[in-house]
Amino acid sequence: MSKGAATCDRILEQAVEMSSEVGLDGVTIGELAKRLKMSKSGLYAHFDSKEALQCSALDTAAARFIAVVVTPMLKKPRGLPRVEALYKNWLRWTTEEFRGGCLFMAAAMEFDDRPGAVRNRLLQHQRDMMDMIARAASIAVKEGHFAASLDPEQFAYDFWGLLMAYHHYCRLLNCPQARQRADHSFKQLIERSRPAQTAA
Amino acid sequence: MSKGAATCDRILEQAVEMSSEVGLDGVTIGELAKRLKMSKSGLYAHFDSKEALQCSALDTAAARFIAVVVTPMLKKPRGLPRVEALYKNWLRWTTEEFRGGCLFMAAAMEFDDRPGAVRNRLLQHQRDMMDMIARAASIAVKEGHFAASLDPEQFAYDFWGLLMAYHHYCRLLNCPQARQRADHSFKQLIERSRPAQTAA
DNA sequence: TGACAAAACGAACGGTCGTACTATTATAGG
DNA sequence: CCTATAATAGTACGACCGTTCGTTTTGTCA
Repeated sequence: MSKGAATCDRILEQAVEMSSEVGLDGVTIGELAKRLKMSKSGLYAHFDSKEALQCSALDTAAARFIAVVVTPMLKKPRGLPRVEALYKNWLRWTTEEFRGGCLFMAAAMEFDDRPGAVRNRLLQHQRDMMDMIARAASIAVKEGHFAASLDPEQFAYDFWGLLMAYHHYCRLLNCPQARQRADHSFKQLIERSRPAQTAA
Repeated sequence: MSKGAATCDRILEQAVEMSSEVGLDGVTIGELAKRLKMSKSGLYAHFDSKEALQCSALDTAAARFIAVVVTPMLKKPRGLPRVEALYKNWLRWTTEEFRGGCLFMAAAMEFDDRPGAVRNRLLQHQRDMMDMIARAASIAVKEGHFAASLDPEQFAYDFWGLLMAYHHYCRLLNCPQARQRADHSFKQLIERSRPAQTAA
């Protein structure tokens, strides 16, 4: 890898970390350069605009998400084990991977009504994530772990709500029971997704 | 009401609206003044600092939340009807009350790791909200609409997750089925909260 | 090693930020 | 109506914003 590309990666890593703390818009070129001990102009030369930097930061975060959450999950047996791995990995991602919490959730709130390249990129990543949850659920259906009547999209909706609530309870409310609340919700979600004969 | 107080209210109304679109930090004194056709300094004179303005904006939003969501709910019969009213009113609040969606959810993500007066104020409002949900659930228990074994705090957790997911599906994903997804989740939540003999 | 390209730098741009003053205008009570 | 006070405007400040440009340093390869 050329030196330029390596530097670019360093910048993006730091940009992602910083975004999780102060939001994608809160990241300023000046502060980013200061943290990386670079000049503003030297840093800026790697990108066409701040918007482009924000988009690249999203991509970098998505790649890390795949490495931390998705890939390990795919190594588990198809069906329920994967769904459970997805849940556990995602919890870790949500609260432990970055100092400032999940970048995607923050960005979703920040850009949900601000049309443009950043929102488009974010939307694509989020759709991918939702699809991934639904796919995992539908595999569990095929494996007979979940009921055939289960709506995988509805499963994804509930799953996502559970994660957002966990983020909220952990990071803003500082609730010590957040984890057990999430576990309880997840267990209930799994329970009611099971085939009738296997339930309880 | 004195003229000054009236102006202050106008400012805060606009600040809340603007916050929902661009976040509490995205609101700048200059832009706010422009929208209100005031001078920056004339506007600023009503507050001690931007931070104070942000806190007041949160209070203004909270007052409106009570007027739009809480008060109408309290007019319903105790128990399940109140919980259902809470749900319906909150859905409206989440997506229709402001152009930019729910200010509290956005602020929660924005300030969850930024200590200070704004975070503290927000935290207080959020705790109030969670308590209010739990209280509604526990009244439903007392009325026999929900099972005695129900944990009202867990109910609040699930309720809140459902709302956040709704916000996400509506505003970022633009999902046409968002409402029916939310309704489905809520129905399931109510179903599993019921006393055993009344279920199904 | 010398030449060329890539990468990082320093300085500067016009603009806007939050905030602090002073000056002006509008409002209200005697 | 006049005056005291409240409300708004004007101006300026230093800091930082994203961005551009020309220069200098660093890296690469014939």
